[in-house]
Amino acid sequence: MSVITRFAPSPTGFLHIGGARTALFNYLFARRHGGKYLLRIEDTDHERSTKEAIDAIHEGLEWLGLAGDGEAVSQSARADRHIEVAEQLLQSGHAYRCYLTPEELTAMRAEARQTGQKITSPWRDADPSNAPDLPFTVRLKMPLEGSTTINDAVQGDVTVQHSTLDDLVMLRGDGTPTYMLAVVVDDHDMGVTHVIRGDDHLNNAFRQMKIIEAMGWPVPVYAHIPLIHGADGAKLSKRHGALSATAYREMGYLPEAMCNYLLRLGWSHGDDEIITRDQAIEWFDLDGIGKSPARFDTDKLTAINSHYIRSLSPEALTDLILNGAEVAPHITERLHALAPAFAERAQHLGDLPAMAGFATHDDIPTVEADAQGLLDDAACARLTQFAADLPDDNMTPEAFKAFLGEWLNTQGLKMRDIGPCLRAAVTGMKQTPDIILICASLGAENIKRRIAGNCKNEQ
RNA sequence: GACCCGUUCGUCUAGAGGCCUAGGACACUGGCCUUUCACGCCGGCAACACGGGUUCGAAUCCCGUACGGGUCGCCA
Repeated sequence: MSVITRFAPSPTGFLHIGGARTALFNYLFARRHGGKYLLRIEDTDHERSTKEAIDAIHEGLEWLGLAGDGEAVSQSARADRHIEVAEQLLQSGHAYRCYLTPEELTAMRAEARQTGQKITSPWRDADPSNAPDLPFTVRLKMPLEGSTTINDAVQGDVTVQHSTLDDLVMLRGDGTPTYMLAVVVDDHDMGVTHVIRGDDHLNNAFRQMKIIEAMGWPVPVYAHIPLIHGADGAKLSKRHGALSATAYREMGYLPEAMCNYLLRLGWSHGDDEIITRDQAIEWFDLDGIGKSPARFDTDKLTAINSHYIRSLSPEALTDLILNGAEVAPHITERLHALAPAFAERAQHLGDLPAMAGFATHDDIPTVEADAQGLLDDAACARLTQFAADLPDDNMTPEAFKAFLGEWLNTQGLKMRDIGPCLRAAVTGMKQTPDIILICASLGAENIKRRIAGNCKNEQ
């Protein structure tokens, strides 16, 4: 039997972190077993489902490389099939029409809460011929006695007494199917073998199983994964980490970093931390999923992100620095040489253009406020002398280093006497990668002009 | 309130009765490297929720307590 998993978000908002991780687990599990990973949009709630949300979910999944196999299924388009199943259950006596009004229900619920009992519809065993000419819901008859045990792949054996299960509504008063019915029918029709979803669905699983049993369908393997909490331990809300997946793209996170982080949140493979997509596919299993909820930690995400930024090629880094800007070939070449040094210092993609700005042109950079103090009269005098002594030929970093060492010697100076001010004059910044590497990639003419330009006022 | 689940360093976790004086990663922190920042390297801080069992032996098994979370919709 080949594995089929699915990710089934409801389009009532963007793709959030928890959903992204659920999608990732489903994707990984399917790939691991050479199966299929399907996408289904659970839009049975017409009131709250929006086209914007559907687009946002697709966008988020695509960014993370978690688009489903084939076209996404729209649950609302399958309403007829859901109703058909409900009718069938009605006919086989597994379901009944319930004429309880919302008001009656509210009252019953309040009372049930008091007594600790579940609510029971009087229509469950009523004679259908007494039925009023009123809108009705179709409810499934839950067994009254006994219990059901789910052997959850993550949570283990979980048992619930039937006496606590109420008769779930499958068809609403307006005849439309509910989520509870739709999931079961769609999962069955799509051939889903493994249901990997959030822990908040564990209780639903018992109810859903009764529909499955009533239809005589095979029960899928359930894996209810623990929820992700915010940094304060409370349920993830928009207040803390529950931003959209794409919001993290905007903040400068790489999708690889996001997936790696999400994978390790609740799942582990020994002490491995940095795990590529291919390794994840090879290693992922349900046993590795922890049972307790995990907190979202931005610091760790950022640490992983900086790791992935460092692993980017000089070409890719250069593109990120340039951000679409057109530059002369010699600038591109310069950036290729400097890119790894910048990457080593970046935590977010946005850091790249900010710190490499001075290298993207041949103009004289403006000296930033915190670097101005480095260019006092004495420093400028030294720099001017240095510029005068610097040969016009361009040098490799090694050659530049050798020249600088010699020059320092003849001047009776130390590296610390020239390094910081040279950096300030040439880059306009106080902190940059190795100034020798930068000077070599800039070239003599550039260095001289920048020194002259930035030391002129102080002289 | 009822039902279900969970509980190892601040955080993510390793750990499936002796390999644990509990390991790794992030964060924090001392140092080295060094022209700055960063990387890297060496070191430090820091946890088995609590109480009972079972056992020669428990972080690992059982029971209870506490705390945390989830669910109880004609939402998904």
